[in-house]
Amino acid sequence: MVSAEDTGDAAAGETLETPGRLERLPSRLLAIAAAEAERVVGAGLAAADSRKWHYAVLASLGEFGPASQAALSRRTGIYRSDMVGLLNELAERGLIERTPDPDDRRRNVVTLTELGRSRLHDLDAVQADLQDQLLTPLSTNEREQLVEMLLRLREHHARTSPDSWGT
Amino acid sequence: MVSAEDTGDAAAGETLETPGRLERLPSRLLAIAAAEAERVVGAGLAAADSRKWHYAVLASLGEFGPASQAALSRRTGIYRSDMVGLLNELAERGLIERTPDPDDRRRNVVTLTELGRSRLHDLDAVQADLQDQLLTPLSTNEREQLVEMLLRLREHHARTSPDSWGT
DNA sequence: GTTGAACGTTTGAAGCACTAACGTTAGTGC
DNA sequence: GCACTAACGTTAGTGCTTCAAACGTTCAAC
Repeated sequence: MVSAEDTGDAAAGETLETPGRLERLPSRLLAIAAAEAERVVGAGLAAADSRKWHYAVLASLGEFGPASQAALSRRTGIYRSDMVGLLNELAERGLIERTPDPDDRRRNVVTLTELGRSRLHDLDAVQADLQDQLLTPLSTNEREQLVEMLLRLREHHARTSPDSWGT
Repeated sequence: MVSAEDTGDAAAGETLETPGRLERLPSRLLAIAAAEAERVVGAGLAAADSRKWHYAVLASLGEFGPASQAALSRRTGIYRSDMVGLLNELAERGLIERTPDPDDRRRNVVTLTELGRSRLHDLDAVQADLQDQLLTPLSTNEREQLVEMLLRLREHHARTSPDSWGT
């Protein structure tokens, strides 16, 4: 992630313009916007000793209650292989607890601790701030339009194929 | 990239809903949309034996004429380390030519071949089709609005910080 | 002329999505 | 009851992409 100005060593004296074909290419703009979002949100959450996946898991637990790791995987879109390490991080911070499920000994029941719940609350505020920061140049109306359109894209492509995620 | 349905082994019988907090989170929706775009465009270009960076470089050459590798880097946002391999791929396919610059022996002048030019033309059609495919659920008007908003986001964040790219 | 910077290139680190396989445990059909 | 299939958590590892560091070479400025 580097500005167009310093991808090479430094600009000599050229125009430095991006080709017209790329300038307004939706897929490219989406990639750029997503990268910006990643940067803004990633940095903001890191400053709060958190990551987007932390928020996703905490939110899932906060809204649906205790769940198995596999259920968390499905709801958040995080691979169950990666969920292991993620939950370790959250457990280290005392935000969740893993206990074996007595009803199904294959499973762990993941529970939000009190600290985790208050942390989620804090992160809600952080997130709101970051999203606001990200969308600064858009009016309230436009933000809604944007979200609406993106939801429609998501829904459309969900039929024909898979997705990845990102907070 | 996997649908929510099969992130784990398979869904048991749970609700499978994503938390409300994540559902409409702009940064998340952008990441999802960008991933979809990547998938659609990536697959489409791959079917045409191409990649998004190929298109970016060819477009840059087509619009601004022959250029050094560094200039291409700056214009496309591709790191000059990665440009080397990229240009190798394009040269293998006979789409570009690298010749030492007589005026500056540090540089290579990268030129579009005739084949490259016609290939660019073909890819224009492919891209148009892919973008259309990507934005299917949006009206013409909405597509313009979306692009406009994304451009504004790009412009805004370009001031405060860097970017990555993507076709 | 010496110094600083841009050039193309190689190498490799870091993070990410993703796959494969494992031992364990549960449900399902028979 | 018992085989069979499948989900569970976990470990290990692959492949891709972005990005950083360093190299010898060539140029420009002073």
